[in-house]
Amino acid sequence: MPHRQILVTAALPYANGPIHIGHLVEYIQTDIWVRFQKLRGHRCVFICADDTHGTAIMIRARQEGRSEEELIAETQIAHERDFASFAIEFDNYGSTNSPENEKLCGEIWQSIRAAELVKEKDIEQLFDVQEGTFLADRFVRGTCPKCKRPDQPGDNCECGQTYAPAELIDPVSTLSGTTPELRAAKHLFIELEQLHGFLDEWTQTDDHLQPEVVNYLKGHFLCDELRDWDISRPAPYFGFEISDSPGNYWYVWFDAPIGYMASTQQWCDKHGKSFNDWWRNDSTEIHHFIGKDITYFHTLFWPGMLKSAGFNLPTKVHIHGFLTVDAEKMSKSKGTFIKAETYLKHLNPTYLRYYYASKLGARLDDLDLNFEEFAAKIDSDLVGKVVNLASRSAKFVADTGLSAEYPDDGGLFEQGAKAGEEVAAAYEQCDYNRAMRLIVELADRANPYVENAQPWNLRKDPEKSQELQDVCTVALNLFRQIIVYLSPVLPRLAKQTTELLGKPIESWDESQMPLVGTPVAKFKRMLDRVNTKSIQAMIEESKDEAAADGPSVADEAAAKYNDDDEALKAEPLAEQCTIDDFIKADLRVARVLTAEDVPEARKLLKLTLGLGGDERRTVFAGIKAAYKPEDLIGRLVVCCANLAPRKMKFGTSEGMILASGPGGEDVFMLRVDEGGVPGQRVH
RNA sequence: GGGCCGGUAGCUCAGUUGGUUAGAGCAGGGGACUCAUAAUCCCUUGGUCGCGGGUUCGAGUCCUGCCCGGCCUACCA
Repeated sequence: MPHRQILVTAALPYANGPIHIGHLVEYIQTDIWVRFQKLRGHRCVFICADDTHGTAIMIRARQEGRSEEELIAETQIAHERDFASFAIEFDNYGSTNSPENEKLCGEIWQSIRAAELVKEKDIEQLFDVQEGTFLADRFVRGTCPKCKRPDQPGDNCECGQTYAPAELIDPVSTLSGTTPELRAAKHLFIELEQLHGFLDEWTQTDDHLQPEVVNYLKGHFLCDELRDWDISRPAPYFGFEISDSPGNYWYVWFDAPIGYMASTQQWCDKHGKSFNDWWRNDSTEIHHFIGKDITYFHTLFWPGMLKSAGFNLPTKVHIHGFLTVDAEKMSKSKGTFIKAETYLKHLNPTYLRYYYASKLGARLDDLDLNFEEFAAKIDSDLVGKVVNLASRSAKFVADTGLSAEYPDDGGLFEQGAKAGEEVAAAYEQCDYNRAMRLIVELADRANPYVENAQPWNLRKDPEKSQELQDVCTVALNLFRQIIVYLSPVLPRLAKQTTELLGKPIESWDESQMPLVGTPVAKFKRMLDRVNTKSIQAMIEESKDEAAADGPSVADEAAAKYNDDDEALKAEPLAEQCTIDDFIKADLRVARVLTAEDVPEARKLLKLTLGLGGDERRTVFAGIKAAYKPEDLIGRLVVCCANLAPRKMKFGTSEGMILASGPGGEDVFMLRVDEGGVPGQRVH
């Protein structure tokens, strides 16, 4: 097998929040690929870092009254801790806020300047005077210039209109609540269009990208002139100041991918390796793993930057979809927005690694986490089939160890060894679900072998002790072969297997030669079945966490519905009442039996309400302008049934129908949800 | 509205360049075993391959129209 040199990156997590199970799809996917490559004997380095710059970090640090450096240092510790807990093993984990990164940014910047790709333009942007900062779109809200809806986000309105924040009527800064003013500032742009030819070629050839991505780029960007890329932000901005443009900072998306290189640089310095051997070497492969949300930065800008600066271009950008839980977006209120930290309190990380592997393919489809399936897969595949092989045979050979020669197993081990290439190909293509299927098939063949050989009967007969040892030697070797194949996914299980059988699993070739004549340790339980109560507890805890952040969930919803306080102002809240006060009013569900216009009245309709049985009320309701009598007949309403009768000009009214609104045409009667019946009291 | 991907057993999915009677795992049903974490093994029920046309000796597979779902995107390919 030719020896490959492979540099692998996973996207840099933003230092503005904790790692959650959505992030983990990517890091687990990448970690598996890296472990696989290393196991195959390739020289492979796994690089990552925290992405630390930008307005969001600056604002948050300000709100928390501390420095950005303090915030990102704290976040990075948490990130690295979470990754380690899931056995995600980086060769180097850096930070974009590092001297290495600043230096590389400068070098690449100079190359881009030298290639005459940079131009300056004045940009008018809203400026928060109180906070002293320009406002990104998402930090401005105001009235939509088109439909006049108030309190809309800075770039688009729920009416579908898109616009620039400066076009908003009555814009307000979400940072300070003050009205921002329009100010011009110099921005630096990269003229990506100059690289159009190169990008056409690079994106469409050599399998650098998945076919869907190729189509996407062709259809959305490359079919047209490429827009200039605004890569600077005026001060104040948490980032690196542009050396030849004082007062301006590189936009976070300029320095973030360069963070891959900076982190590589750190690794090289630590291990006495040459940076150019990794980033300026045609025989080095560079593989980026990213989510589909950042496709365009990694497939257009980033190759463009690398090309201009004369570095290696990515060999492949592997793009994956998002995580859904029970086919829905992760939701804080439903408890499916699960932080890595929360998961770890309840469930074994091995489960998640296996589950994701069993679901991941080479496409960018979203991956759905279904906890029923999750438990079924772990229990059935891993515990019932794979681990079972060891747990049912190891103790019979704890005293004797494995047989000195590998016995006849009917070709099972050899078959498994041959399947290795197919498994490897699946891993290589990131087709992990196929790899898992192939591996579990091996376990499906191994268990019947044990079944037929009946070691539990053999042990009863002292004369069959050799046969017993042979059977267990086969079972444990088949088990170990499976674990070798699974080891990129389940490193902990591989380690436990090493402890059981003594020989470390450090190479794919371990799957090709059976182990013989070695001691077998006392079997220790390797993996428990999934406790479904723990899943429930985890979801409950995630809900509680979301509730503790309370405002954020409610605020999110409130922002979406954007209800104003006009009605509340028109009728301020009444003074507090007791439950005794409340139950004095007997509110009932009623059916409208008759409804007729009262011609002489300006506002009234005359209704007969049925409370069930013979119980009726005649009610005059001031809803003429809002409802037609014929539309009311038969529908359920809510009325106050014990209101003292009142004589009116046209008869006696024996109750009131409950409705909201200021009156006139704006009257909105209360409706009873499906299932309610006349006569029921409203509590 | 446009683009991309998908629709195969109750669920998750395989089905190679068109080629016998469409497969697997899980779940369901029946039985066996007792070494193993109520694990395992054997047998078994179950499908108009989204729908309609077409090409072909032959279509789950190719072409076409439609329906449904997901993602992306939005008066723009």
